[in-house]
Parts: sequence; structure tokens; C-alpha cells
Amino acid sequence: MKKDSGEEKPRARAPSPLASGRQRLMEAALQLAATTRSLASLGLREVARQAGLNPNTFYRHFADFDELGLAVIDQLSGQLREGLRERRRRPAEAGLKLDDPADPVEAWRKAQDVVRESVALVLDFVTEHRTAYVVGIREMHGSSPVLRKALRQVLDDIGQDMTEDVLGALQLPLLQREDVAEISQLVIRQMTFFSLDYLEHPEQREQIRRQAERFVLLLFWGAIAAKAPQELAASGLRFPG
Amino acid sequence: MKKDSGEEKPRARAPSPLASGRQRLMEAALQLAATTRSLASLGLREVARQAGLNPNTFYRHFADFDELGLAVIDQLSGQLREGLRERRRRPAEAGLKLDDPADPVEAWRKAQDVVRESVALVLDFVTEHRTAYVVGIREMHGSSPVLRKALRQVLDDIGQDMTEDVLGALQLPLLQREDVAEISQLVIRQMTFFSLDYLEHPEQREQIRRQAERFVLLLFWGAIAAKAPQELAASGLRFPG
DNA sequence: TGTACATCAGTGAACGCGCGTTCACTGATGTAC
DNA sequence: TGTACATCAGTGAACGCGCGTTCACTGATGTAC
Repeated sequence: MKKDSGEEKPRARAPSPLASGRQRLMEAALQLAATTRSLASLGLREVARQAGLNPNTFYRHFADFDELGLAVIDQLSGQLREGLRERRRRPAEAGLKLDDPADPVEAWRKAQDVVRESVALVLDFVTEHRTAYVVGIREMHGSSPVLRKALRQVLDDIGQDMTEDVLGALQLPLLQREDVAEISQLVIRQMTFFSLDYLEHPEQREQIRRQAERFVLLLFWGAIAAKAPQELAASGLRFPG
Repeated sequence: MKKDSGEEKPRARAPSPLASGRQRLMEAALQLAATTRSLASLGLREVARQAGLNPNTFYRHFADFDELGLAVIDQLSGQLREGLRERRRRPAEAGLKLDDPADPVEAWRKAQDVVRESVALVLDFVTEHRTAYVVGIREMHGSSPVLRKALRQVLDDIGQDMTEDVLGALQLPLLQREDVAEISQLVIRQMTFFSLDYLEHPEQREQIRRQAERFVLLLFWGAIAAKAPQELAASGLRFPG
């Protein structure tokens, strides 16, 4: 024996064919959920057919249909959040210092650039991962409490990532972490609407992109003005547009 | 003959049993959609069973299942929008005049009251019409393009109602109609999240209510501060909270 | 007014079909010794 | 190293069941004349 016996059943096995049956079933389910109905209403045979497999092969990988649904959502969640994280890795922006008397105008212009880049990142991302995104949003409002909760959590996690990003990239001394966190959640949620509009109306993409940017800026502007209207007025900053 | 003949087939018939078969089928579908799956994935026999009718009776009222889906959404849309309209009818509030040097503080306090009442109205409404609301939001993100479009339209219509309300109840000389319309759409969309949170977490209702109020105020504050930071600072208004 | 007819919601039986699930089997691959 | 065995993804046939849909029928009610 190579190892002490009795610990646990040897489980290590070569992953072998990378596009395994399990993966093919999950991709088939995602594809069908995006184009036909909700995940929960898909049929076992329907999914197996789409994956090019015998209906019974399903049982080699999943005990029942719920298990496949959860596996799909799990993978999809990781894909959404990790995809966004990866895209976001870039040199941190120089800080926006609203209380820096040197050049608040230039600082605010830089903040606008950050917002513009972030909005573009999200919209490009949903375009690239359209299927996963559409299904994710759909199931977030679907009838399965488990999936619903999981996907709400994904959205909140993304909101937390955004909070860290903003705190890292911009120095907004007037806003505290909790203010930024609140705004981040509002922005992430609103972006689900902008994103779906963006996907469904390719001819209005530029307009939707601008609306989204304006919304984000409006919230930050409002939050800063709520904290310190005097300082904002004194800075001489102008809201864009 | 009682009337000139040939005009058109006489169609008038007594509505007879008010809870007619058609209505019972629609209510059964709505109930099932709220608790099990999406409208599109319901079965004809399933709905008939829930309605206490023979499966064939379905064909007396609808050609196919899509027709029932549309009828349900139609009724639901009217219920949502009309319900909100009816609740809103009340004496118009006295105006908020930010440029009125007399007492902008008092005017802003009144605006806060309006926001508070409006948010409460929406949250009470969704609690009361929970089934219709949940299904509506679900189908707005569902897989049927027809239903999706119809429900987005409902949301936009409600946004327009809100725009008229705000323009009627508050006098915000710094904001133009298009500004208010933009904010209204953002608020209505964000309220779908607040509303679902509100329904699903009864123990956090007061907190969610406050978050929603704060969001609305933040947007208006931001829009005013974007247009006229100097005037806002000069007015001496303080953002609540 | 009566009478014959059309309309319409609803019923029950029957159909063919696709579904989820079970069973017995194959063939490839990793593991024990 | 060879050999026997366990594991596992995948197959094909078969099952009983609920589905959507069709057909022929009923009984109530409104309309024509």
C-alpha cells in the first residue's frame, strides 16, 4: 500500500475528457434556460438531448434535476464574479481629492474617467457572457428560493468588490466606507436593468451607456452634496452633461 | 327586431357568474406562477385542476396557453398600475420651493414627507398584491419576449405616473420635466429590489423602508446639486439622516 | 306570447406522445497485490 | 511485471404516468320571428 489504509476511499481520478459529460449537461441546461424557459422547468431528456447524451447518463452525474440547477448556478456565479474581477485588475487610478485645493476640477474629471471605464467594463462583460448573465438575472427573480438567494448573494458580493475598488481607486475623504458600500449596491442593482436594456437594444447602446454613467455620477454627487454642500459649492466643480 | 339588423353579431350576454370559468383559470394560473414556476412552464391540466374545472373547459376560453399568459399579464398590469393610481389620489401637496427664500427648510421637510408617503404607498401596495407583483417581476425577466416587453412597459408607465405626481405635488424649479422623468424611472426600477427585499424579509421592513426613502432623496438631492450647487449650499438645507 | 334555434360553458372518455425512472449491460481505466 | 477486481461514464429497452388535444355530448340561456 502506498498510504496508510482505512483513512478514506481513494477518490483521485484523472479528469480525462475535459469536455466531460457533466460539463456538457450543464452547458446544455444553461443554453436551454437562456433561450426557452427557466432552469427549473427544463426536462431531463430535453437537456440530455441538447448535450448529445443518453437520458440515463444524467443519473451518472446528478441525483436529480435540482442538483444540476445548483451546479449550474454555482459555476455561473463564479464565472460572473471572477470574470468581473479579472477584468478589473489594472493599475489603481490616482486619487480624487475633493478637499485638495490644488485642482479639484482635474480630480473630478479623473473620477468621471473611472466611472466611464467601470460602466464600460460591466457592459462589455455582460455582452461577452450574455447567456450566463441573462440566466443569472432570470433565476434571481425565479421561483426557487435557493437559487434566488444564491444569486442575490452574487450581486451583493459584486457590490462589495466595487466598494473595495472605489475605495482603492478614488480617495473620497467626504464619503465613508458605509456610504460607498450603500452606493455600490444601488449601482450594481440598477446596472442589471441597464445591462438588459443594453443587450436587448443594440441600436441604443451609446445612449444606455451614457445613462448608466450619469446615474452613477448622480449618486456620488448626491452623496457628496448631502455630506458637504458647502465644500462642493466652494470647489467650483460642475456636474457633467 | 329590436335593432337594425346586419350591423354586427349581437354579442351582449349577461356576465352571469362573476367568478366565471375564464377568471378562475386566470387566477389559478397566477397563483401557480407565484408559488411554483414561470407562467410559460405551467400545464393546461395543472391550471384547470387548480381552478376546479375540466381540462377541456380551458379551450372554451383560450386557444392555447400563450393566450392565457397574455390575458393574465394584461389583467395584472392593469391591477398594478391602476391600484397604484387609486392609492395616490389625495389632495396635492403644497409646493416645495427651493428658490423661495421664505422657508426652504420647511419646504424640504415637506418634500421628505412626500417621499416618505410615496415609498410607504408602494411598499404597502406590493404587500397587498404580493402574488400579482411577484409574478409580474418574474415575468419581466422571464423568457417570453412578449411578456417581458409588456411588463417593462408597465414599469415605465408607472414611472410616468410618478413623474406627473412629482411635478404636481412639488414645485422644483431647478429640475425640468426630463430630469424628473429620468429620476422616476431610476426610482421605480430600484424599487423592484427594495420591494422584493421588503416582502421576503418581514423582520427588516423598517430598515428597508428607510433605505428606499434615502435612495429617492439622494437622487433628488444629487440632481438638484448637479444643477445648482451654489443655490443649494446657500439655502442652508441639510440632507436628512 | 310561444316555439324553434343558435350559442356557449362545461363534461367524460379516449388518443398518442414524451416524460422521468429503472434495469441489465458494455467497455474503458485505475487500483491491489 | 501480470492479473483480477472495482469503479465509472455511457447505452438501449422498457415501464407506467400525466400531458395536450379531440370528439361527442349536455344543459342553460339568449334570440328570431
